[in-house]
Amino acid sequence: MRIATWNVNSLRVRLPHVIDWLQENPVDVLALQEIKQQDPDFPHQALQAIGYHAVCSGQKTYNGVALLSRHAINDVETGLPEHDDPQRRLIAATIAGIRIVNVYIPNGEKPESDKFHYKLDWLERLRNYLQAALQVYSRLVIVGDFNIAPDSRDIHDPEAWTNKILCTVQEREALTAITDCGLSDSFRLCTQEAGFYSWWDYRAAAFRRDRGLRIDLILCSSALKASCQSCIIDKTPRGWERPSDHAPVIADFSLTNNETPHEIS
DNA sequence: ATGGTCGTCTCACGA
Repeated sequence: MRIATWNVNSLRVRLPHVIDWLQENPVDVLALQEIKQQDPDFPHQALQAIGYHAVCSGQKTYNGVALLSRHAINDVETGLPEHDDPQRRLIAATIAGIRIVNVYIPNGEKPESDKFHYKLDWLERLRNYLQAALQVYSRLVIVGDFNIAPDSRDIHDPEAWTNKILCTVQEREALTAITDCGLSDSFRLCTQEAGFYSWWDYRAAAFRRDRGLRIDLILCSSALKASCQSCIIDKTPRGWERPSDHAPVIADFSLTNNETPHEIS
């Protein structure tokens, strides 16, 4: 069971990249963030043509999330509970017996801003939501653009980024509060090496100079920890023409034969 | 120190 996440920064612009990438990497599930389009415009037909069902929670111009799957998608949920928020940042569903939560966590702009408080509030609500969800679903994965670099190994220049947005103590504490619910960073289950990034700023030739951050994560519940076979970042599409500023991240969870789902026809 | 580049109902803002 391969589960991937990719902030595409406009699905309208990036649909050809998504299709090309899925044909090279036919993952079971692909979670998208920043699709930046309304639900009636979602390209269901083009994705169905390459074997993917989809559910989405979109809006015009900003945010927007979707789940693409080769298997049936059940019990879809959008948004955080008791949070009256027009920003479309969460979609969850059960696929092949795994609860998959796809999030586009707020960026936060800078630590002094109102957006930073919104981010921390959102993270606190997310922690409460996950705590409850883990009581219901022992096999749970939360994926997406977390807009937080977990530690200095995930930053090209940790000194320069000290206390900068995506790297503040408050954001990391909020992420730790989430992982303390019993969720493990799949990437760190597989390697302790520094210098792997999933996002590079469009400016200042950051990708060419590999000046990036690892902010796109796949966290898995303790019931799935032992089955995590690999977690890799595919930098390939970041080098394509007119790319997203993020690269896809893929985690592979081995399932026993009787748990392996059938592909849709 | 600033800005650099993308995407968006585009000359402003969010990332």
